[in-house]
Amino acid sequence: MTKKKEVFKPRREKEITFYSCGPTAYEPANLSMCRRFVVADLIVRYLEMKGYNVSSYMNFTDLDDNTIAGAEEAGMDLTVFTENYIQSFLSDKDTLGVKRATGYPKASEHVQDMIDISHELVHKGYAYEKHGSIYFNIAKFPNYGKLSGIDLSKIQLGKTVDLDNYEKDNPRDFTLLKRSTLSELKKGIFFETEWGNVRPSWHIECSAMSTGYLGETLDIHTSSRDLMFPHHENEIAIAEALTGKQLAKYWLHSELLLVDGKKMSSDNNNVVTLKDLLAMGFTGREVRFLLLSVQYRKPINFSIKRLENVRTALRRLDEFTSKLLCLPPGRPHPEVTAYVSAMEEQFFTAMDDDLNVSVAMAAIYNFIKKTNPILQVNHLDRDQKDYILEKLNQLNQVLKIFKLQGCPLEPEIDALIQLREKARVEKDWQTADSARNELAERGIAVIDTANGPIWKRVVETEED
RNA sequence: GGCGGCGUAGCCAAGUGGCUAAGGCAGUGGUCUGCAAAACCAUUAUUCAGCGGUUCGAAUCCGCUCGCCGCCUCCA
Repeated sequence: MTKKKEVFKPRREKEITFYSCGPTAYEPANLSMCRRFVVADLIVRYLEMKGYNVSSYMNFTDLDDNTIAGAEEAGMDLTVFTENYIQSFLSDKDTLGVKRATGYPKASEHVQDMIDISHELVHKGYAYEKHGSIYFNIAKFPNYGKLSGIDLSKIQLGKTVDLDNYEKDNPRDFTLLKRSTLSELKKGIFFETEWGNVRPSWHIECSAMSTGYLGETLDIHTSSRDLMFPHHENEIAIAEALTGKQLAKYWLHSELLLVDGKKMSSDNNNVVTLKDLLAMGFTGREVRFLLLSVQYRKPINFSIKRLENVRTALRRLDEFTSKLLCLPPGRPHPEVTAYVSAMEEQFFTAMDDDLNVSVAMAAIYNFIKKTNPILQVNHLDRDQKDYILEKLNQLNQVLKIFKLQGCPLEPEIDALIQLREKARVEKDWQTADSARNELAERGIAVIDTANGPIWKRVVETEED
């Protein structure tokens, strides 16, 4: 609320309530949306690592203008139409390594709450009915605009809305419940109330679900910057008019994902979805790392070239962990423990400072830079390797980008590697190369090092 | 018009008053190697969009200018 960094203090000792505005179920999640998924995931994972118990919710908006229009166009039943997208959001989250939230409420399942809220607001004088729709009266809520810092007297009215479609008393007011149209009535998209048949509008949905699941005041509310005004202002107005209490202690807004400097959105006709990238051969892990590697309050300019850079960066990390996992242990190194501590300290200091992932990653790269030469001359014993792996695994609980799943060789692959090594010793290059080719066909790259061969999968699988 | 954000190397990106301007990618040179791939090592900004000011000292604070972006109440 202060627009500054603050020291985070939860309301209760170890329990945190966390809410994110989720997507609307009328189109597949584009990368902008994916960034919100990943940022929310990063925050939750980091808080959990810090020992907090996080109740996290992300809503799915499955009842609004877009979903109704989308279902109409597709000639589908609304719930069937939205359920497809909801399932695809969940599968995208899995692909991106996003931990499942405590719950994913759907707007359509909380309409009664929204109607109750509207009742209460009308009763308290914060809202009024006009021609069968219910509007929030902004004049009654003097705190309006605190989050975004807007000055209501100076905004341009009707910039993005055709005000002729509404019968508001004041154009600054916003809609809570909307009178159902004839075609909605025909399809059964309406809810009976004392004001007639209505359906909820966007802003009230988040208020109803966030407070409905997490109580009157939540610790953290996240979403992206472009939703600050009007959506979050309205969400606050509704909730705070209702309860008289602060809706959320901390607001974290992630910046936009851009393409050539422009917001990725259907309006700009530059949408790239996760599935598009998967179809091009990129992995969820690569996309996750791209979305993660910039601090959440900075914009990310997306490009394929950038994804390719991420791929090579990840390859270096993989190379390091493969060596750690696959190479036989050697002599102990006196200082490697200190390197690990330095990495940990820098990592946590950076993450504590508003999730500064760039600096946190630098901690890891610095560690790799120091440890690589040691590994090169086989100067780490078994315990030290296990210790490093254990620490990397800990950091990976937050980042979810390392591959630390051991070096388990399938017997036939192991046999091929052995065969190739034997042939190499005997300088039988033909046999050695054919073994290498065969491994390549199975998606395994062999990397010769001074201490023997290591292997890794070239074609990435989505295992954890 | 109002509010907010951004501009640091070829690209990405930290740093927001004072140690040599982190780190990554790409590049270049070298090491290793049967070949290959990868890896490893070294190296890469007298300068932070421009101009002016404050200061012993500015990428960092202030003012102006330029360029780009987001939001403005039914796109999420």
